[in-house]
Amino acid sequence: MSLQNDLTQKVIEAVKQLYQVDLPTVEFQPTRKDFEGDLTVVVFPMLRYIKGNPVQIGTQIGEYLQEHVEEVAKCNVVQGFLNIVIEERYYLNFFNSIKDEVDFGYVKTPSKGATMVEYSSPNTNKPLHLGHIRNNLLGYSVAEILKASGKKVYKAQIINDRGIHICKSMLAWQKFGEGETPESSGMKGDHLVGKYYVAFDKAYKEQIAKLVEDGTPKDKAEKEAPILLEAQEMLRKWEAGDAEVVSLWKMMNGWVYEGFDITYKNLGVDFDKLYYESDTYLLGRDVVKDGLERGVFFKKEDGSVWIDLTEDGLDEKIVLRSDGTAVYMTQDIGTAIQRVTDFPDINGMVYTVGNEQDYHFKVLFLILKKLGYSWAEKLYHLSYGMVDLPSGKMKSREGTVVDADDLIQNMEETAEAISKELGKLDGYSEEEKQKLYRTIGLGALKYYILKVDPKKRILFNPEESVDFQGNTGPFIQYTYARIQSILRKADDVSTAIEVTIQLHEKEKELLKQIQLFPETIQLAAENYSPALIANYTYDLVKEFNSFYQQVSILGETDGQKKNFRVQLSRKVGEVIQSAFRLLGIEVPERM
RNA sequence: GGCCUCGUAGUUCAAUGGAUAGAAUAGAAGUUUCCUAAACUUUAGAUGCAAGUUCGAUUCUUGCCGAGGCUACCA
Repeated sequence: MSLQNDLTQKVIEAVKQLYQVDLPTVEFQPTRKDFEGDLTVVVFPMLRYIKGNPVQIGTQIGEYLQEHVEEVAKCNVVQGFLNIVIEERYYLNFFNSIKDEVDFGYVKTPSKGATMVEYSSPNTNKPLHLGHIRNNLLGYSVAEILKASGKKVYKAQIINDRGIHICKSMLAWQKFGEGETPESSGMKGDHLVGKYYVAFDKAYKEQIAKLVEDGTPKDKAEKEAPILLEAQEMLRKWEAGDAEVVSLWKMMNGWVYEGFDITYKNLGVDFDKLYYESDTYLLGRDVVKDGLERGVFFKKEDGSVWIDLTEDGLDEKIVLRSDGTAVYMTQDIGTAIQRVTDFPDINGMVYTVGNEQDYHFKVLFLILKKLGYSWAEKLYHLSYGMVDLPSGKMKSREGTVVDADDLIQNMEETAEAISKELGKLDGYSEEEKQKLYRTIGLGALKYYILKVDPKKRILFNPEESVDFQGNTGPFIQYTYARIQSILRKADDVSTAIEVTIQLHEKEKELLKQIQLFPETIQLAAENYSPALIANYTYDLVKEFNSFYQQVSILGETDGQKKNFRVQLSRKVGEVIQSAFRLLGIEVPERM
């Protein structure tokens, strides 16, 4: 269907005719800008099948293509590269076929089965920070990309709402809080709870210091500090269902959820399904027992249950403690199975979790495979690098974190300052302006994070603000706003474009770039990589700005050409919007 | 120690084994009586080191150097 597929067939045909050889594949790449041509066939790989001079072979294939393929205008050969010039008519026909398509590039008929994308997965003892922002943006964006590539997607979040960490906040609040609430303090709920998490740590450290001073060894002091023992006691009470502890737990978690909701709303992310660890932490034990009977696991003398993964190059891994209680792995096994029970059409899952857990997920996926679940083949750990500060790792307990809410607000303020300086917003109401600052500020932040390959770690320097110029979100948003400005002034009539008009070099480049959008979405989906979408959009926009600078759109006197340029601009705008939607970034009408 | 990631211009990022390694930013120099100058144009600057495989290596293999992570009957 696509030209490239068509040409592949023709090249194979040509080689068969010319050399009586069957070629398995043909390698194409876009022609480099320094050479004449649109598509390039790499001749070198063919030398394995055809003996001879690459230049000569390329020339002969080129001649064959010119004769037998309508769209091929001419060819030239440089070294082992056969550059093909495509007829302009082809590009204009292509444009006519897609120019009025809504959501061009998205696959609209979902394939069978669904993918669950898990992301965010916060602990409920502290507010979200920059690391969570990366997680949220990646997870949300990958979910949107998968949808656009034709998959049904469930977005899920597992909330780590139980455990020693939340007991620490609860205990500190009980001891030092004096009944403080989000209402009484005016603090966002998650920040308030986080404050007591820090307070716990402070008290804990003081107690350790005191114990050490009195002659207790440090490691012993760390285990025996009274406040830690109290927190552990509180966890035991929680597990036993102690009414008082449970109601405190509910109240404080409630505060945190209210806070999270605001942050999620500001970030523009959402979920189809929430899982709470307090509901799922007991899952998995039955599966382990069953697996034990089937010989997938084995029992050690002390009664603990393990799996031997040494044949797969990994270690032995515990899946059930000697007292029969679950470990993290047990829970994750159970939760995975629970999800498929909840959504039977799931045939794949994506876990958005930092790369520090690479090993854990490798083991988890392997165990699920060994247990024989068909969907275990299609599990993917969307592993991303940490966000580090110049001073090192962020640590909530020590307060060296870039808080998510602060950062978002900061970005908005920067956007506001720049906008005011440029002063282009006459006629906008204060409300419209505020909305715009948010769009731009978040656009800068989201693009900054998503354009980077997920697996690389990001070094974030809070001293140097995120850029608003160059390869940035606002740069792309600006281009979109400019296009909208043109469209407001033009009478865009969506008539068919004459395929005989002469294309400007920049127009042809733009058409080529637009044509790449559908395959870019597929590629991004296959690689779980929003960065590919970001880079694609940047290339498109850069090309458009160059076009905008060199070619007059509204000033064009030839009506046919003007009509084409207006419609081309509109389409570029639509692709920008579609691409940015996949990144969770909004586009403004003006800026 | 073992295992896993990552090392590309001063800085932040690109490059299905392909042509002269692309951008942005910071630096230098230009473009506004004309559709939004958050733009455009020009300029200088980089593959950690050493072997190997290949017609061809930033990409694959091995070793070394450097950064980070995992290696809990914690989650």
